[in-house]
Amino acid sequence: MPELPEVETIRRSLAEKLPGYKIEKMLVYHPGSVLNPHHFNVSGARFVNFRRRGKYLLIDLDQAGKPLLMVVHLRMTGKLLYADKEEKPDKHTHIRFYLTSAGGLDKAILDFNDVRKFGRIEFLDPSEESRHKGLIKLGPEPLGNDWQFDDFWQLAQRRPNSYIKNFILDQSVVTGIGNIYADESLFRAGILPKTKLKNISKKRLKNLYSVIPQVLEQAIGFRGTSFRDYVDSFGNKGHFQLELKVYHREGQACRNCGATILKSKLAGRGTHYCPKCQK
DNA sequence: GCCAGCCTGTTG
DNA sequence: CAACAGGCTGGC
Repeated sequence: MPELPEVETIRRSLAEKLPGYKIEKMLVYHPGSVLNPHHFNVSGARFVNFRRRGKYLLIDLDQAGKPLLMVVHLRMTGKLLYADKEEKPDKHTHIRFYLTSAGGLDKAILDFNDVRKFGRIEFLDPSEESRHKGLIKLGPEPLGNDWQFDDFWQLAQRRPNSYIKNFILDQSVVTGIGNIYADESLFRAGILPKTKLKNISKKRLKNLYSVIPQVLEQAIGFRGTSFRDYVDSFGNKGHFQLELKVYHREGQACRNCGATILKSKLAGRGTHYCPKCQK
């Protein structure tokens, strides 16, 4: 479900509310959602800091002076939902954290909810962050200083036969892009998703390089894209679906040229494009 | 590269 | 009923 803009919006919504809150207990309804349930007892851990790396949420905890790291990946339909009073968990609530505020006066709930059960939460010793199997593979943050055209260009030179869409979906090339923002970035760069890298000039790739952070920033401004499941931790939907140029618009008129938006399949993913604006 | 698999729900 | 859905992995 969530790509970089959605995960970032969730991160901000958590960071707004939860620093200082303490986990009183964690209830696990679906053990498969926790990678290492028995390694850590998280009771007494306080939320300190909410970070994001690609589509991962990294939550720094402090347990009586000892740091602990919570790593969350929401995959397709995962959600983290805050509530200030307890409701009965529904059938898709897999983990529930019982929280108390810094002064101990306010109680709150944080639920991990996931219809498809692909999402995962795990706990790490912070020293393991740099060796984490998923995190270690991640390439540059497109909104960070390590997003450099020379690196992007060099990687592209090594994979001349890759399709450009698959290339930007590869989290080791650039982290945080998923199916929506891949299609949207390629539209804005005027490149057909099925173009091979060897057929893209340096100038056009440079254009794509600069368009990617623009699209992501804009989507964060709209608090993400909500089609079916996505909401932030307060249950608020995003609005970037109203701004999409190609994704989920097959059969509709291109907002730029009026041509009919087409949909095909690339690496098993629905792929949307304008046959006139993209070459 | 592609494709199945991991799951459940929704849509055609 | 089959196909598809915002992700990622592992096996050809």
